[in-house]
Amino acid sequence: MNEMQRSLYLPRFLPYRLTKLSGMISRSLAAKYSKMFDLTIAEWRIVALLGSNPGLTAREIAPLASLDKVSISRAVERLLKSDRLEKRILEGDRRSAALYLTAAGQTTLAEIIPLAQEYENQLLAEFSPEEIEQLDNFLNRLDAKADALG
Amino acid sequence: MNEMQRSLYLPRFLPYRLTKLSGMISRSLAAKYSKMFDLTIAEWRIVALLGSNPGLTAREIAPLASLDKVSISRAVERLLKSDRLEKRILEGDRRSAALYLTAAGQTTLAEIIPLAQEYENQLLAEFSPEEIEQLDNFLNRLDAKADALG
DNA sequence: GGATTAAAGTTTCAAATGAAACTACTTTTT
DNA sequence: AAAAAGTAGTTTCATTTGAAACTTTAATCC
Repeated sequence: MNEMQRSLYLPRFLPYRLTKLSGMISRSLAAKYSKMFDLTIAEWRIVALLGSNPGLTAREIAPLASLDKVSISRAVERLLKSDRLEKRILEGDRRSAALYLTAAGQTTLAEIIPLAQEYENQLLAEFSPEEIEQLDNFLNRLDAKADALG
Repeated sequence: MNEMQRSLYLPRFLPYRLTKLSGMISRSLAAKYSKMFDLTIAEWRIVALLGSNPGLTAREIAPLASLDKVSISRAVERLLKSDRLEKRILEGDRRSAALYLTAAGQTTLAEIIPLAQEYENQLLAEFSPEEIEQLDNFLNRLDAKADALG
């Protein structure tokens, strides 16, 4: 019954499509962040996280931002240099430091958020609220499954 | 009316979610291809394309595989070395070469396709046919929109 | 038809990446 | 309480990446 498949149609292969889509989006946003704020994607993620979770440590950021500790170390270094972050060595454990946005960091965040939201809104402009919910649901399920397969 | 948004919840930000998802999937597949066939993702894409479109040139592959010409040049070089590809200089234009899978290349492709299909099937295992169609539709629309915004 | 411009693919070079080693500390073991 | 094992974050080093320059061939211009 089942004929062996002799070829695979790349444009319909889900991993390819996701990589292509996320690549287009990331490049587009990275260019914007970089040009307007001299910020990398890793830096942007950290700033966004610290906006709602001040005082996180590098280790805590890693899983929340899907970044490895090397990337975090380098991004934090740059954010400190640009005075957008402040580092407070933890009293209880002097290997770690709690990270906080400075006033400048908060300003940066406040400036980027509308841009990021606007970009997301444009991506979803032609999606109805029901479709957005459906997409959300699909992404959650794919994420969980990819995690399980990983 | 509209309150200025002071933070952005990263785990629900579409670009972040797509990057994370595609990263998990790509890493997982890249590890498989690399371990089992000593093939990179770029090489895999080229082999897959030539399976259904024998005789493509590097320039033609670029948009179909979403690869830049440097990546293609390097991937083709490796595929030639591993005897999975054959290169025939075009009669009409000696700068270009038509690329073909060798018998070995076809064997590789025949071996990988079921793995790739199986991985995709697992990702979508809990999706109904209607949901798969819906997802397909969403991805097409996001792709077109990202392209337009890009 | 020789000079100019353009295109295909390769190479070079500098920047980004990430695994592994390292440093500085902390916790656990005995 | 000293030794051993473990953890947070940094640095090193080798690999990957991609933009720009380059080489070769083709097309266009005058």
